[in-house]
Amino acid sequence: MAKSNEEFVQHIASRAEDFPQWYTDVILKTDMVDYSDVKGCMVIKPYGYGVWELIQQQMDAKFKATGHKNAYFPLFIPESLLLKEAEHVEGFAPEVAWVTHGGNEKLAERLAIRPTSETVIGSMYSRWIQSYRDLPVLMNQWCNVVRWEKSTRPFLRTSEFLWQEGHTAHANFEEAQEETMRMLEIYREFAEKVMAIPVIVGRKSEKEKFAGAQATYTMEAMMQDGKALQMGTSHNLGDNFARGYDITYLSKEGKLEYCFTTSWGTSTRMIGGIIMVHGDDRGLVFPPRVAPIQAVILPIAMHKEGVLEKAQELRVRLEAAGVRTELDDSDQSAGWKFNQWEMKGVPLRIEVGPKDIANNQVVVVRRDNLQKQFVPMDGLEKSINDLLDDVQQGLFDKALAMRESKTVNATNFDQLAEGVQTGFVRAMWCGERECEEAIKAKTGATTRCMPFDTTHRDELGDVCVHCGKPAKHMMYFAKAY
RNA sequence: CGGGGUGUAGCGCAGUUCGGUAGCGCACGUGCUUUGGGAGCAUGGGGCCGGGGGUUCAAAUCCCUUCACCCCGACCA
Repeated sequence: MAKSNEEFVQHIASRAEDFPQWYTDVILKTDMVDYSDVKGCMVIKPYGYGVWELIQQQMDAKFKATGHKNAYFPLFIPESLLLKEAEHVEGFAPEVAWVTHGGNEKLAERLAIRPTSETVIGSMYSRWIQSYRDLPVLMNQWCNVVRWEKSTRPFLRTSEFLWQEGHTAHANFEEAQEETMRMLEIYREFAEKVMAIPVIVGRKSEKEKFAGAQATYTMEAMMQDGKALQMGTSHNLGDNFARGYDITYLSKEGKLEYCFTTSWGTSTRMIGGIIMVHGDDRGLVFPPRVAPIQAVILPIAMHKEGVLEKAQELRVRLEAAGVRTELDDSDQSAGWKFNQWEMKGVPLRIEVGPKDIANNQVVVVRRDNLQKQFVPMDGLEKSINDLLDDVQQGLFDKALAMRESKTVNATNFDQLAEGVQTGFVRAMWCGERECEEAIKAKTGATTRCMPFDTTHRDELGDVCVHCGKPAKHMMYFAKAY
């Protein structure tokens, strides 16, 4: 029955040869997503949605712990409402989808389908906030938004996507700034601890910042093909939206003041990041904390007496110990199952066969390094949980090493141009938009962020990597998704 | 929106040059043997050949037209 590995059908493209093709193959063949009949919209299948649910649960707990409450605001935004913040409208206008008819009747005023909700929420905050006693207002909503994109790719850029958007209102700029940073830090911790993705946090350039924001902060991750992915943003909106939507309060001194607002968001794009950072040529690799299935039990020689029963017993034990466990008792060959579950990225595979039962042990294989080990059935719960923690940490370390190997310093333009072909480039920058645009035109790379962590600053000199004028900022450059 | 490509079974494709019974692989159903790295044999089901119009005795195939999707660019979480 056993064929050599060479004869096995190649199910997925190699990452090294064609990363985009590998990405598409993997997500389609592992029941993550499907293409829908509407261009640019994806269908998230249960396995893919399971990842999103785990993200939601864990992130939402962080929001609650910092005093935020969930709410829901309308999908439709009247055009007049959208128009109140000039910069914002200008930024989003090219990608807004409009509703022009209700039934057979043309609407007197067309309705935008929210590309983001600052406007609707701002108009409500305007009604709700009267006094300094009402502040701060800390809300979040989990919802879908629509941006009419010209080119799309599942998870990374879809016309409709799921996200969370936090919106807060504060009495002054400083409090808004604190909130902006607090949420960015929650995102950073989430990325690194839960998704096992190391990120660079910092501030966006004026060109790249959110339309209507005073300052945009971001976390940027490096993918295996050398392109950067923005995984989350946090904006200090200053009093821009408060002025546009008339969000005011009476201060303790009885003066009418504008609020200062923030917004912050992360989306299903993060799932694309998880796939592109951790995946390998065998398929997906999920960090345990976002793995819909953390351990799969494969009964070997199922027809033999006691095997299936033992497998079922182990599943009950592991589930009771909080491990998301699947028992694959399907009528497939063992080899097929091995490959299938590896492709789906399940962190641990547990094999139970007659030999194991005789020895009171199981065979456990880690997805991250494919190491095989015998584990006693006694105390299996703890062993598995410990192994899951190991895999979680191992994946982070591996991803960090990958990113570091793709990050270089540049003190002149040639080094920058070369470095951005394969990853991040740290360099000094004058802060001028013309320079930023010229670099993009010449290299295809954009400014990703001005990092808070200025390690390596001393190695970068003091002049702009492009124009040679005195530098103002340390900047990460990269090609981006 | 520019440039390139593809539409034939659930999926991947051949057939189109030169019109003549709708094919292959995988998947799926059934039976038996298998099960520690993608099983074997037997047997079976499944098609408005993207849509519309033409030419012809006859169209997956030729002509006209339309629609959809994919890839590469420009724009974007």
